[in-house]
Amino acid sequence: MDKLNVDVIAENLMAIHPLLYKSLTRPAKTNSNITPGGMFVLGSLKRHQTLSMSDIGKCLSMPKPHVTVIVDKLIEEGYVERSNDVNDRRIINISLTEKGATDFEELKLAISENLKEKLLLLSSEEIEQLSVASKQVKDILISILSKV
Amino acid sequence: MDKLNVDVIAENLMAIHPLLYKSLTRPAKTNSNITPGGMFVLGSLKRHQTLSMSDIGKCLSMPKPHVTVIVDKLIEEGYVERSNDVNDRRIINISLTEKGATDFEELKLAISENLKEKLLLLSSEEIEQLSVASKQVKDILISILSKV
DNA sequence: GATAATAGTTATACTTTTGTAACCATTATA
DNA sequence: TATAATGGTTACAAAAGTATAACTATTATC
Repeated sequence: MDKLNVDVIAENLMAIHPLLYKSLTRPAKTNSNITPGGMFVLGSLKRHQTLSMSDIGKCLSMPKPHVTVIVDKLIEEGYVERSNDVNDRRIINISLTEKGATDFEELKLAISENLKEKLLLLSSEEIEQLSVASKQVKDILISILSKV
Repeated sequence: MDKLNVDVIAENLMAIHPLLYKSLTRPAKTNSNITPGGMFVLGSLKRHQTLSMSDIGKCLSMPKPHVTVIVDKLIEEGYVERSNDVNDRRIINISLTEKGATDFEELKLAISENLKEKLLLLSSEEIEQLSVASKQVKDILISILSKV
């Protein structure tokens, strides 16, 4: 192999990125009103159940003030809720509400539907392959890039 | 398998997306001044050599006015250049300049360096696996999501 | 107990992205 | 040739993301 694997990986990820960017941030309209940043936060909460404001920021490499803005909006919409930490009263923990979980699931479904149209162009072997490969990429990237 | 493959894929991609978003759009500082949108455009041009304004828009699901804004800035920085189409005088073709190609390569290298730090945590088997899997994901997604 | 560090918010300014409508030039269609 | 369609720009407005500084409250450290 000419190039180092790492460079190949970087190149592949940089090609994947814009494709996901458009396909996943502006999906089919649902009745939910979730911004890309909001989606990221909800996704993190989905995986971790509860996160402090700081943890969300670390998780998504977001400055804390931005986290505040996004969470404020998510609270306004009823998707997440604040609760004070028992041990450290500085900390505010954020968790999904039932509505948040439901609407996020609905959004994922809408995205999935959106994708499904495109995936129909593939053979079932390719779909299987994409299913496996995307899981591998996901797991490895989470292990090294997810900061929480 | 409980869930349909397509839903699994959607879930995986939605987990991959925010990780890439932060790792790839705000990489190590280089002396280039390239916005995320600009990176997308340069990446498209890298793969296709030359694209019309409309094609760029289709490629990236961007409204045409936004393409104009981004390309204007890229021209200002000397990264791309306009040329009139020979057959259809409405069409303006955009292509990378030498500087654009160089600086984009440099940017990719910076991102690659950035990633390399994290990838050091992985075994060589995992790196190999990520290399293969990311290529599979890339190729399949390009085949169904890339509109040009 | 004084001081430093941490968690979170508020305020502010700026850049980027998104969306739409109106417009001109060119090409295709009837 | 009149009309419609296409490619691109201009102008405008609004939403979202980015970045930093200043501030309060709480906890940790000395």
